[in-house]
Amino acid sequence: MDVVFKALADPNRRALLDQLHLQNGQTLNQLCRHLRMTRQGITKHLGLLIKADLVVPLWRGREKLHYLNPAPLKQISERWIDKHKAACLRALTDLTKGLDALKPEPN
Amino acid sequence: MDVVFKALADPNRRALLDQLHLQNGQTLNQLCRHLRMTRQGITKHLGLLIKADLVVPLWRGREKLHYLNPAPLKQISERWIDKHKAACLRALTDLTKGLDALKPEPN
DNA sequence: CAAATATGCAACCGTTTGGTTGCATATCCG
DNA sequence: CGGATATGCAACCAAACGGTTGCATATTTG
Repeated sequence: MDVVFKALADPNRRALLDQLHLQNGQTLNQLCRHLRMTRQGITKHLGLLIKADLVVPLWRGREKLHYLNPAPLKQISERWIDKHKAACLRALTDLTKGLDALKPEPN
Repeated sequence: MDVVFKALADPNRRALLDQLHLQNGQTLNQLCRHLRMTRQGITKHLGLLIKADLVVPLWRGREKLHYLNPAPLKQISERWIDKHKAACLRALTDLTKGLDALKPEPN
């Protein structure tokens, strides 16, 4: 789970995901065309995405195809975001309660 | 949006969010009890969370109360995760198509 | 086979990050 | 007022990060 958050932390890696979202199964060289960076740099980023299981590589001959894997994002959404989203109303009421606590200033 | 992803990238900061999720509106000192780190270190982390608007500070006297703000998480969920989740089925079919493309090995 | 193509691996380097220590400031309370 | 409490701010440091360069390896193709 930590690797997923870390993988998502970099804008270039998110751009790579977006690029794959646009066209799935691109090779390394294809992905290189959309990002101004060395191939080796992109390889590193893809390495993290793969380690986070957000991208699944698939070798065909000398080419490495890259496919999205939405599962980790789904997990984050379910186990993390929804949990916090559920607290939305509570958080708001807490905040206003906090403001109330501020205004009267007891003592 | 980038600041939110970056803020979520650190386990200690996620722990702080969890802690606030457990009890909203805690002061800095309260939060310090749950994390083995210097107060100043936690202040830094809270600073990032606040800059990402994931946490809203509220001063009451000399105390600084911290409240969750689930809005940025909701945005990420909507503009990012749902978008990629929608591609779930497509991604799977793409992957299997990729596997098919691999097996026959044309030429 | 040889050249070209697609990729991997490792070393290196400047910048950011995570955390500490030290000290200053503001508020509460006797 | 003066001490205790709650927090802020800045300097500093090691480790991680983002990116590059250089070279090695494997596959395709003429």
